[in-house]
Amino acid sequence: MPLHNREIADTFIKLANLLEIEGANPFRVRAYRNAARVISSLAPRVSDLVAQDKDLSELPGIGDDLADKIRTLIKTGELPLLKQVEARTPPILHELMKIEGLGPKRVKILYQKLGIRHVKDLQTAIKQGRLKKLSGFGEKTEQKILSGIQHLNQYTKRMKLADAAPVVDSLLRYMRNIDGVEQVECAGSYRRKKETVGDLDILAAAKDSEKIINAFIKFDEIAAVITQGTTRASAHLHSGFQVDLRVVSEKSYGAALLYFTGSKEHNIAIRKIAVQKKLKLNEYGIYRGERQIGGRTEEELYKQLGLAYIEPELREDRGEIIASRKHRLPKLISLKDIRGDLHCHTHATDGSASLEQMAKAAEQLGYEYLAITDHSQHLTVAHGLDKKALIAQIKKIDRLNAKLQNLVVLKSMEVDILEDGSLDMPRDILNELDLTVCSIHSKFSLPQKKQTERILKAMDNVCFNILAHPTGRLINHREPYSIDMERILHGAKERGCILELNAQPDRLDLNDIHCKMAKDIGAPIVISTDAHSPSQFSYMCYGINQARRGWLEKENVINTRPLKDLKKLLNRK
DNA sequence: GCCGTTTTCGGCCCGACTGTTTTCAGTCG
Repeated sequence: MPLHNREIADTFIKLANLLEIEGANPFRVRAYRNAARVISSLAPRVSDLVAQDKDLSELPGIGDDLADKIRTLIKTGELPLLKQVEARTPPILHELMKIEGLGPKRVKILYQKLGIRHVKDLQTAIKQGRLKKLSGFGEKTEQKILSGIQHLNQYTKRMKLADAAPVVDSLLRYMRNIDGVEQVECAGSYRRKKETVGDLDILAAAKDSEKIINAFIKFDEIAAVITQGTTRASAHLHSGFQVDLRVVSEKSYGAALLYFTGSKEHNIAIRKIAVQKKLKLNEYGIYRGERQIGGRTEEELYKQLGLAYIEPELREDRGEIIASRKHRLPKLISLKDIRGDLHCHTHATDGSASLEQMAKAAEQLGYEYLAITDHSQHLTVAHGLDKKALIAQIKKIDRLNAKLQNLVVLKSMEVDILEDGSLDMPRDILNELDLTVCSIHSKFSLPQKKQTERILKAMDNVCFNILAHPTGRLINHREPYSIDMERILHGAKERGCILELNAQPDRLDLNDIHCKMAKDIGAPIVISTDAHSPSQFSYMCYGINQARRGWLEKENVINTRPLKDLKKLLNRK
């Protein structure tokens, strides 16, 4: 079984943690962390690159040494250096570093002085009062570690973006009502519209920062205040989120917004540019010597660095800085570009509303077209339609279309792709449809080659138009099934098939990296909500977020086209 | 360990908060 990029990255993170505990050169430690980040956000699998004999040292942050280590790890499943380190330092210690308040230095002291290896040892030591006897450890530190242990699982999981949205809304409403707040917004991965967010970074501009901090900690959603200073504070909310608030003056607001929006990698990269230009960039502004030459807005900061403005969704250090310098940034798609939805369900299968209700809701959104895509018979849990039921629905749609003024309802179906790659509905009836949306709902654990070929064979059927939720993953719930995405994308392009970006907040499938890959290969995308009720049409914005993170422009997405053009794209015969 | 429009050696982003200190180390983002 070839190693996943995630597993390679985890190995390097573990190595970095253990080396840090041993007190290794911090820049060497950073190099391993960087490598882990590069590998985990890489679209192709590193094991495939190795199999193809590609030069890994061309990857940013990977030199000859790391390239060699990666090859060894993939070929043997082991890393000799990690083995050596583990012989000196118990590997379990790297688990202790996950506790809030514990870093490499303290973990090392706990291990050397008290022999602590596990969370349990730590709890016992605290109970016996052995911890606060150590030099450098006191009452407060002990309490912080105890609460860190309690929160170990509670606050470590990243939350879905859609779950954060209402929390952020109420937080921002509260902040805007505080007297003296001039500007406020949520920065961090929330502003970058990442599919999941860790904590919420709130940034405010005000003259008297302390007054704002004091008002903030009275917010009634706050469960516990973690830290409180004169310009920043952080707290746990009852909803499970951690909030970090930072208050700056207006002349620093843009610089602080840039800094707190991140990503960390993007920040490091642009600060390097500042250094090259003999400037200093921090969260207060950009400086030539002692003199501040910008910082009020993000736009002026990018300009000072010789860069075009970079949208938050692109700030991941995945090529946006070079594109910005060359004025080749994409003109990202936006919600208003969307003309229709090509995936939704009615109560004929597992939806909760009628055909008419769904059509009416789509019409109210100003859509030109809506495809009704109820499930096929193989998906019995959703009461999939058989041939007879589909014919009845087709007739019903014809009657409805005769009455509709501004919307065209397209006849379609979400057809199961069976294990052998055939479609769960005979050709003669599929020919009656305007389009088909095809998807996998069974046999998730086939080996990668088989799963890939299953999909490619299904695409050989000229009735196949759209591959829905291409990897089947459910965020925080189910891993994607194993497919060769590059092969699928090339296969789709060659055959005139389209890949869906499913906008359900727990799917967002394709992910951002795959969207960019599709764009680079030239495979078309459709953004669909898979709505099971009229209100779920509003999920389109989450699909748009993901598309923007994947560098997609209006031209890359087929449901930005007028119906006439769309129909041409859907006709493979 | 990586990297180069000053450099193949000598740098590597930068600052706030906390606790336990007598001036700063550790942690975090």
